[in-house]
Amino acid sequence: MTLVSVTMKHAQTSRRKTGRPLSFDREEVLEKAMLAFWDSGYETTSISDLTAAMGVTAPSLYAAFGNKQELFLEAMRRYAGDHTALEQSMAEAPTARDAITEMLRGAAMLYTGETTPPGCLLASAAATGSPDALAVRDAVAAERRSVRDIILRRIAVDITKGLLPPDTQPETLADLAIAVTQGMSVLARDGADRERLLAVAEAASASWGNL
Amino acid sequence: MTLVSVTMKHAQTSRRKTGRPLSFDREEVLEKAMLAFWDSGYETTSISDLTAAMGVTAPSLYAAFGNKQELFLEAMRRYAGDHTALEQSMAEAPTARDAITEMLRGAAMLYTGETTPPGCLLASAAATGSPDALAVRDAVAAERRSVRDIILRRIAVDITKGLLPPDTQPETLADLAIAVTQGMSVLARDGADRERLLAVAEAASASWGNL
DNA sequence: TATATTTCGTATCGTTCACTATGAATTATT
DNA sequence: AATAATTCATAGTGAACGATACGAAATATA
Repeated sequence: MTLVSVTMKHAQTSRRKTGRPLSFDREEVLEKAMLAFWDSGYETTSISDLTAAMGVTAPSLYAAFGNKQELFLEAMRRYAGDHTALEQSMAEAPTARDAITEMLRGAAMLYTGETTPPGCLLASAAATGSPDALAVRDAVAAERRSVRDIILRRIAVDITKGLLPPDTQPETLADLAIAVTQGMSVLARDGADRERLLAVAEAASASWGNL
Repeated sequence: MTLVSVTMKHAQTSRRKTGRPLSFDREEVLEKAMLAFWDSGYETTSISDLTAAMGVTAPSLYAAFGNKQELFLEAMRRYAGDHTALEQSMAEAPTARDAITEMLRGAAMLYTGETTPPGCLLASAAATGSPDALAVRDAVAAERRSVRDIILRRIAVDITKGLLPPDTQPETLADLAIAVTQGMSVLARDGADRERLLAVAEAASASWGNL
């Protein structure tokens, strides 16, 4: 736990609210909602499914998170986490290729976790859907695009450094990296184990040799 | 009664049925259902959406296709087509690498068609869902696995021919090919145009150089 | 203790879901 | 023309959907 979060927690507990206290840990039930969406998707996970998974009644869910869409967006942000962390780890890698290889390995691990659903929430939860859920799909797409932009910038750094040939197409390589990660999610959903996904990550990384 | 009509009746191949004739072309409305599922997914496309897209009332839909699941499965089979066609075109390619490159190019074209929804039906329509739709997800997964098996066998051919090194991992390369195609579907959904997807296809193919 | 405030569980709300009962309409056969 | 067979459009079915109204319960403050 970071220093900031500790400070925040103390500040929160010191300023007590009047009225009946919450009977559940908000972060805890949000985590369970995230897992439910991760497993079953946005539109295809009902409020009934969510209340069952979270151990919270519907009125409590709405009081704490607003509505289904806001709950999903918050769960997605929790899943995607802080992108500065990804950006920093990629910046620390010696080369863009190493950075992307490491990202692919991380995806292989994440998509085959023993305590989490298979695949990637960003790939699975809102691949398609009704017009009503367009805003959610756009938000998920924006999250993917954000990751792509980080990859893009990291590749650009290596080009300016001369570590990659000047005719390198950073957009195409970033697209390919995103495609491989999202495709690995499909493989995980189809039952591919960690070993298979890691092998795919290595194979995709090997491709960079002649680019 | 002529001899011909008697023969046809007994052979169950009579062209004219008794009773009121169908007011729609079955293949035509199936195509429209396929496009609806392609665009909006299996569970997230309602019967009401389907009847509107197909121009057919609900009772007609059920009379012609059974139920929603059977309609989807038939639409998916229409989408995926006959796999012997894919197998043959891959067999005719000079190398497995050429075959897969051509498959990736074909996917790039298919996922960015001007008269069809973006992306791949197999990737988008049932990425996740409720327990009720498990059978549909399994069917879609089986379709993907079928394509993977075709790639797998094509690679194996080149290994036995000596066109690929004997330590080549056909499973990993097949997984990677599937991952790239399914990932390209996500890119298409996010707005990537044909040029970008074709560039990804070429970049993924280039990877084979050092494997 | 009395009051204000907030969350609790119960019991719904109106709408949409996948699906169908019913009888009129349309055809081939007799 | 009469009959049998099939599809048509209308109008629903019960169940599940996302979301809430409401009063009891639990806390802080006066």
